[in-house]
Amino acid sequence: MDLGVFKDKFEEAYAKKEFITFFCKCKIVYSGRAEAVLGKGDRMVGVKQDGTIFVHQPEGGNPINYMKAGGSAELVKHDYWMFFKAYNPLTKEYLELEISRVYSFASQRLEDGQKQLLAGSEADMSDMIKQNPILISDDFKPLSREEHTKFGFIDVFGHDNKGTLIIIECKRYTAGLDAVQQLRRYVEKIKELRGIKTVSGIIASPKISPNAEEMLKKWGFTWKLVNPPMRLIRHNKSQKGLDAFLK
Amino acid sequence: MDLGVFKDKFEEAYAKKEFITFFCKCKIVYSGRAEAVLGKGDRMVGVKQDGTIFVHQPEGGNPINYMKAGGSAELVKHDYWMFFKAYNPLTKEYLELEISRVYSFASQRLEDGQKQLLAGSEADMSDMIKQNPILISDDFKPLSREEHTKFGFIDVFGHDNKGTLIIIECKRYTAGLDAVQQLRRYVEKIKELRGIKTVSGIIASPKISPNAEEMLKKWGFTWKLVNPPMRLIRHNKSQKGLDAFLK
DNA sequence: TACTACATCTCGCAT
DNA sequence: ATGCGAGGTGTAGTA
Repeated sequence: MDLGVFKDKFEEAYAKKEFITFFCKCKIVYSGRAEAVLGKGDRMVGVKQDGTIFVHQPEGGNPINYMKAGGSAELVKHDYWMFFKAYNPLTKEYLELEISRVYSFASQRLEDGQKQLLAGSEADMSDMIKQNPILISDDFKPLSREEHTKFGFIDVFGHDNKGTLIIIECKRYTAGLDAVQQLRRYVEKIKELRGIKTVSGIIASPKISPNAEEMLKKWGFTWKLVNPPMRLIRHNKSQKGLDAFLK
Repeated sequence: MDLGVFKDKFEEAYAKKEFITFFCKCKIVYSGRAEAVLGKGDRMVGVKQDGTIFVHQPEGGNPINYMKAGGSAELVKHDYWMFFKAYNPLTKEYLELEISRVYSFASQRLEDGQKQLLAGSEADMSDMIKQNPILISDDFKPLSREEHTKFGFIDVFGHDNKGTLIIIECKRYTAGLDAVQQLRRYVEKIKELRGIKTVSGIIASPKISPNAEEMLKKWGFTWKLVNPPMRLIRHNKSQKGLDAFLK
């Protein structure tokens, strides 16, 4: 595509705040939280309606370059190439594409007021445990969940029938060393603040790494196998198409 | 765009392993590590040459849905709408778009053998400290960096002129509680393994949060202000255009 | 493959 | 604004 034509199309779409995508050959320079350069190659560029920018290489999951909303972008044409320059004054980040070819351009104004509904998060997990304390033990009595306290964010908090306080840290996946240390921090802090000596710490997760389990035992904590709940779809009979696919 | 035409274009491009992008109106269902639904709205869909899929809403930094490479995608046409179905057998994830309109379609075979060169990572920071130990103190003698040992991954390891071992944990941004606990873990482990009582722990970062600093002092560690190095561009005189922009 | 820690992480929430 | 923790985190490096 002729670079002049591309420039006109881009500027019109950008002014109308359309979602812009194009394929091009370019070199890239980024400067901001880090600094990066990428040699000449083919990429797909997206400029969203809020100014978000992302650049994808032909393979790989994540964009190789990106910028958050809040900046501005412009094209500067030279004889046989063109610069795409973006600057975000909030984050003080700069992104520059030296474009030598444009293969195609598309833009569209998108309307979307929807938000994603999600099941299976750690919050759902702590909710499930509070609703079904038997998942932890016969005598676990939950008191609160998802509690933001000054000593930290505790997933589930409760006690057993002897009155011993129990702190539960949930992980959707394998619990690692970081999870054990997080739990340790909460337990130590609550002991300190309440002036008590025995507080139980429990990790609830589908898995725990060997090193994490070793550290857990060393600190007198315990692990309980709990899987995150994913009821949104499988328990919704109207989604039979999906169930069939997953069968 | 007519859905039949879209289907033909998509299938041809998909067979040729081109990078595909299109704008459409759709509902979305995801099932895999979690489960999610998203009501009808306009989105931009990308299918990369390795099978990576991403779906963007008109605003926001991250794709609202995505799938890693390794799966397959197909279109199933009905009378007035169409399903885009993707399944990844490796991750057992399923993504389904119920498409009611397609606004535009583009595809392109992209060639790109480049890899990004990046400066300013934590690895660069530990490297800088090893090269310039004065950044930590007058008598710091680095022995190794980025070392994977059985007691953990230690950013910089060394000793002072009295022979006291020093462990340095680098953070390229504000050090938080997690960083202090990470350091604490390494220090405790090395004390235990070597049977020594005094090991110094240092956090090197541009900033430290108040709580983290409090915990740091409590454990007898120290903080040293160090900024991550970003020499790739600023120290490269040939990039004067960028320097001018950033001035 | 599993485990560990980094990331231009991003994002939301609470202070 | 900053701190803190979750994320469908992803990704790289190592054992």
